[in-house]
Amino acid sequence: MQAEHCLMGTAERKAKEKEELKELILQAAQKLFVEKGVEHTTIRNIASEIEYSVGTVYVYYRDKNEILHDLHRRGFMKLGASMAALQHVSHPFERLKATGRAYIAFALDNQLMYDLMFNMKAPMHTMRMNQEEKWQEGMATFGVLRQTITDCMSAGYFKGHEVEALSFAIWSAVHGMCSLYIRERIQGASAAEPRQLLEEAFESLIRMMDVK
Amino acid sequence: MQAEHCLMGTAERKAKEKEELKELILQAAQKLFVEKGVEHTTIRNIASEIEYSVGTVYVYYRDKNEILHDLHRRGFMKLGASMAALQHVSHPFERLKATGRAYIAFALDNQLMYDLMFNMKAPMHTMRMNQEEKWQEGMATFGVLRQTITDCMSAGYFKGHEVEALSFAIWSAVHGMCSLYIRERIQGASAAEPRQLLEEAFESLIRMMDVK
DNA sequence: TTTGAAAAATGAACAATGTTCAATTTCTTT
DNA sequence: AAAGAAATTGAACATTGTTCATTTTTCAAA
Repeated sequence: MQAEHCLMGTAERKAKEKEELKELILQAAQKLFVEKGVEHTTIRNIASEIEYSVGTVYVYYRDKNEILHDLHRRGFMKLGASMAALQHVSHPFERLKATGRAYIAFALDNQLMYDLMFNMKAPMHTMRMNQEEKWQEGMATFGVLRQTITDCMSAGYFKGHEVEALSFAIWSAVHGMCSLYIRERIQGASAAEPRQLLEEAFESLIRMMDVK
Repeated sequence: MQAEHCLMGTAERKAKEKEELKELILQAAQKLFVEKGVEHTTIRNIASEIEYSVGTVYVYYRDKNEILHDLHRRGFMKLGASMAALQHVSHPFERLKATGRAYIAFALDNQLMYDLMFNMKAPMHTMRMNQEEKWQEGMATFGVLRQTITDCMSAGYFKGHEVEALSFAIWSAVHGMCSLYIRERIQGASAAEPRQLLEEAFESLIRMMDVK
């Protein structure tokens, strides 16, 4: 069916080109999502941004949700990398604090991405289609936090707590701050600037946790 | 210009009928939003649910966002009432715990409403149009929490904390749990059932706070 | 170099949606 | 009963996500 010589070479190149175009679509989508929001970005926008036709986008992504899902996946890789970089901090409680700060920094520097990862329903729904287990991309990140907290408990912190529940509680607290900030639910809650209130709230959280 | 006798009577009736129809639209919208989600509910759906035409809906609500905004407002009234009912609990820390449980109960019993109140961008945007101050509907609720926490501090709790930041931190923690639960970000995080993990996390939070 | 089939790209066409508004119906007052 | 006001209608428009028959491009084989 297929000739032998130099075929594999072109096939590879083709595959790489396909990947590059897919990447191009993703970059354009992310840019437009940030600029005008997910809802107000049309497939036609994305297509004309990369100077291809509408149909081409549908060749590489089944629908708009699949683009969201791909961005979602990348978000978790980025957050995961950012947290993995802190594993060298040996004192567990210091590592916990650093992890929290890194998490907040990620959320605030990539607000739309964070929104996509934790506040949007769409990506979770498209994942059902694939596998029950696919969300574990995100849960690996939770595993890192749980390990750090386990280490803290070994060092005498969090006496009387249960790891699983405590980890979720702490994750919730930090996520809650970021989420309320990003979704603009802090305006008017205090005289302070939203950003500063967030920082101070994180300090408060640390103070609550820091009892041996 | 207007006759005097029995005119006010009909005018009042007319006004009441208008209110009733507006109420009808809102009820239908809420029902359909819960059944099929906000995105997948069309104005035509709402119209045919109440057996009126599309145009009529637009007479009472400028656009879909205004319907969302109205539900948003009602949500805060309901949550506010639920929290106000606990002001009789005299011991401040007990009141704080009860407030948290009431908050969680509200979020889980009215998941779509909660979503609307804290996770959706749309209602916040339409509010900008009206007044800078309108979001205070929601902030009154925060005020109740802050007062309870102030009382806790007077009773010796939360030593060394700053009220504003601490209140926001605690709100964040509880909101985070509810938000992650509703947005289905707990699946697979633990062997436990999501609902049970949420309860246990709340217990963990209380344990962290309960140091005099 | 030519060729022809496979791969990629196209964009017109479709269905569904939010929204508008001139026309119609219903109600109220005189 | 009739005129005027208010409420209701639903056809029509613009925009969207999505599909698919058609066209263009690519490239191994002759």
